[in-house]
Amino acid sequence: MFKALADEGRRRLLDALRERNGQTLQELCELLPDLTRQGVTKHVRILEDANLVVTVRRGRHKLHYLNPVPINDIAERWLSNYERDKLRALSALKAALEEDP
Amino acid sequence: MFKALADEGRRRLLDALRERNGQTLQELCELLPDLTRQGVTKHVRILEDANLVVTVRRGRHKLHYLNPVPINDIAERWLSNYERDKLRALSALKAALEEDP
DNA sequence: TTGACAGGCAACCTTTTGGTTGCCTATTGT
DNA sequence: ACAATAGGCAACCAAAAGGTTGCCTGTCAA
Repeated sequence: MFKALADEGRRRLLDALRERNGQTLQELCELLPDLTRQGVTKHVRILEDANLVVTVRRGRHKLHYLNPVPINDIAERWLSNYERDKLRALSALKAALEEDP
Repeated sequence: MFKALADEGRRRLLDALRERNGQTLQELCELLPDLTRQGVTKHVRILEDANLVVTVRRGRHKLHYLNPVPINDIAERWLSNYERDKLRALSALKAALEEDP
């Protein structure tokens, strides 16, 4: 899941879906103009595998929807741990940097 | 920065530093017993480049400190965007999944 | 009904990543 | 003083990521 987010292009796709949900593959391709359609497909596939986007085939179109659940889980479960210890870590860091060499 | 977080080993290192700040490279090596020292060094290097850990050479030891600032920035600036639109995205997703095929 | 459009699948290539081995430097304890 | 400890640096190698091209299938519209 972090791996899925670790690419600027994929983050762009997510941002676009956040702005307008349910876009087709063609539309997503316009966001990444340097890539071929198949290249975009691969990125989309990674986002699907990470369960960050959910797709629906509607006729000859494939619609892409943002799934906000896992990204929110990460934010709550993982990042909040760091938030919790932020002050302690900061003071230790400060002390180490200021300590007499 | 997401790239730096996109590896289980590196997350383990961060977790360990969150638990006890200021560990040496040797100590970090014990956390990743399958890797050689140089392997661990490379991971540490990536965390340093992402500004997630700060190191101090003290004598012949290299002490590693967690820098909680950037990870917190990410949480606030990036993830909160998704949190903000969570309900809207969820309802669109739900509607798309339930729509008549 | 047939041509154009939206997309899927597989093979292939190149670059990056993740790891190793080998050797070098600096600090410390005895 | 010197051996052991802590770490750095560079070359090298295998595996994975990121792309591409080529071709195939299904759907819609004229």
